[in-house]
Formats: sequence, C-alpha cells, structure tokens
Amino acid sequence: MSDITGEASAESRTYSISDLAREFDVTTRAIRFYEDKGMISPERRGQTRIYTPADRTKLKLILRGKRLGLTLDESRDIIEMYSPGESNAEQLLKLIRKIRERRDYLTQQMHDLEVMMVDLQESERRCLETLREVAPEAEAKLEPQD
Amino acid sequence: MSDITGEASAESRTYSISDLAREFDVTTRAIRFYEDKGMISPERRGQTRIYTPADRTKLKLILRGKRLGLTLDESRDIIEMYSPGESNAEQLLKLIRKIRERRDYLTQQMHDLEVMMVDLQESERRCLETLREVAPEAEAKLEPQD
DNA sequence: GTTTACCTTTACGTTAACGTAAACCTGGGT
DNA sequence: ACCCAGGTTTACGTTAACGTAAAGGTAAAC
Repeated sequence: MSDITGEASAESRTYSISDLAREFDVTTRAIRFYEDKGMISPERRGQTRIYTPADRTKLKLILRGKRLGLTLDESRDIIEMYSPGESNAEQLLKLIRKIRERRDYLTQQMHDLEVMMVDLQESERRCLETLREVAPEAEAKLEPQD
Repeated sequence: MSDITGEASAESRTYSISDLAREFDVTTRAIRFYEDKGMISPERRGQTRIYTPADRTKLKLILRGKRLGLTLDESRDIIEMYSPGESNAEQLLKLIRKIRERRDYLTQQMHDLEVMMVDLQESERRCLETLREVAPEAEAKLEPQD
C-alpha cells in the first residue's frame, strides 16, 4: 500500500467535509480540529475545503490511531513515519529507532489484546453455563453465534 | 485464570500504596484516583490503605485497559464482566451481549493493530533501504535486530 | 426573493484523568 | 525530643479532544 499521496492513480475524486464526516461517522468539527493541529491540509475553493483521496487516507489513519488509543500527536508522528521526507542519514537512523519503538509498543498491545480476548471468552463461557442452569430456554434470545 | 478474589490461595501478602506504585510505575495519586472512582477498595489499618493480591490484580486490569485505550469507565465495566454477580437470567443475557459487543470491538482493534504493524514494517524496510543507499556504514549504529 | 442546505470563522464550555501543592498525622530510629 | 520517610485529606490546576453556540457567507431550489 503506502500510497499516501495518491498522486500516481487516476483517482482525482474530491470530497466535501461532510462527505468525509458521514463516511467515517465523525463531526465536521472534529475534522476541522485535525486541520488546526496540522494533520490534514485540504485545498480551498474560495472558502470551502476540498479533500483529496490522500486527505481521506490521512483521516482514516487518524481514526485508526484513535481506535488503538493513540493521542493525535502520536498519530501525527506515525503518519509522518510513513513518508520519510528527510534523506539525511542521521534523521533516518532516528526515524528507524522511533519506528521500532512504536512496533515494540504495538507488540505489547497485541499481547494485552489477546489476553483480554481470552479472559472475556472465559467469562462468556461461564455466563452461558450459569444461564443454562438457571433458565435453559433463555439462550435462544441470543444472536446465533459460536 | 480468573482468580480475581484470590481468596482460595494461601497468598495473604499485602501491599502498601507505594509498593504498587513502584511495581506498576504509576503515582500514588493515580491509585487513589481509581479508588475514588470505585474501582479498587482496599482495607484500612487506621488511616493507611492495605492492598490484597486481589486489589493488585484489579489495578493490573485497569492498566491493561489503559494500554488498549479504554477509559476508566470502560475498564470498570469489563472488570465487572469478569465476576458475574447477578444470577438473574435477564441480567445474564444482557451481560453476555455486552461481552460479545466488547469482543467484537477487540476484534476490530486486533485488525487495526495488524494493519498498522505491517505498515510500520514496510516503512522501516524502506527506511533501511534508503539508508543503505545514502550511508551504508550507518546501519551498524542500530541495535542488532531482524 | 427567500427559504434551504451547505459551508465558514471565532470563541467559550466540557469531560477525563490525573498533577501539584498545602497542611497534616505517625511510627521508628538516633 | 526530634527528625524523617512513609502515609493521609482537601482542593485547585492542567491538558487533550472535541462540543456547542453564535453569527455569518453562498449557491441552488422553489
């Protein structure tokens, strides 16, 4: 992937602010806020903002970061990691170290997630067990799953 | 696992507030804050708080939640899910639905994590590539990895 | 021409999760 | 007796990430 600019593709669609707001289920206020923080820089036709597919991708990355509990600053950092920018060796070394740090943290998160997943699965199992003892017919009220 | 009470084991160790603060690298202020929000309820010897292994476990769960980007309220919810409490069929059904909802969200998070992991791995690879072009000797300055 | 549906900026309000400071108690060591 | 390293409560301060008006511009629809 990593086509963050989207310039190579023939895709030249644009989006209004509320297009994106609808698609990702956030408010326009939030999107403008991300712009204030320098994370998205849409063009303007007169006053109104015009978003390219690249802007859309950035927004998607921001929201993915949020779902993982990142702050906006952290997400901005990560997004910058995707597009090197600096070709200086010193900068590249620093960036690689940053990326590895972040990956280590993701590994820790992954582990936390797995453990919590298993724990919840266990809890669900025990709940179902109790439910069957108490009211065997009630289980039908659940979505067909598992 | 799921030994949230810890009552069955012979473990009757106790911890002071700064014991836990040191172990988990949080401030005592934070721990007291979690108590204010009703998430931990240590006993008292006089004025001072005394924490049992069960309390320690709860704190651990809270911090794991934080690492995954949960709010304290969400963590409290999940911790409550671990210990049924209500044996009423209606309550159990609600709880099971809540657990499944949460697990669905975790699944989404898991996916986000995997994608971000792959993206970062890609970025790292490209960085290394550029680094080798620009300054082939500089790579030695990185930790031995990969 | 005026309502409707968008868009804009500016600015104050809000919530969560603590940080930080002040002022105090308390048991053990010298 | 006194200090010191722990503990305590109370309370105000802070930051992030928006929410929520207020007040207005613009273009198409009726």
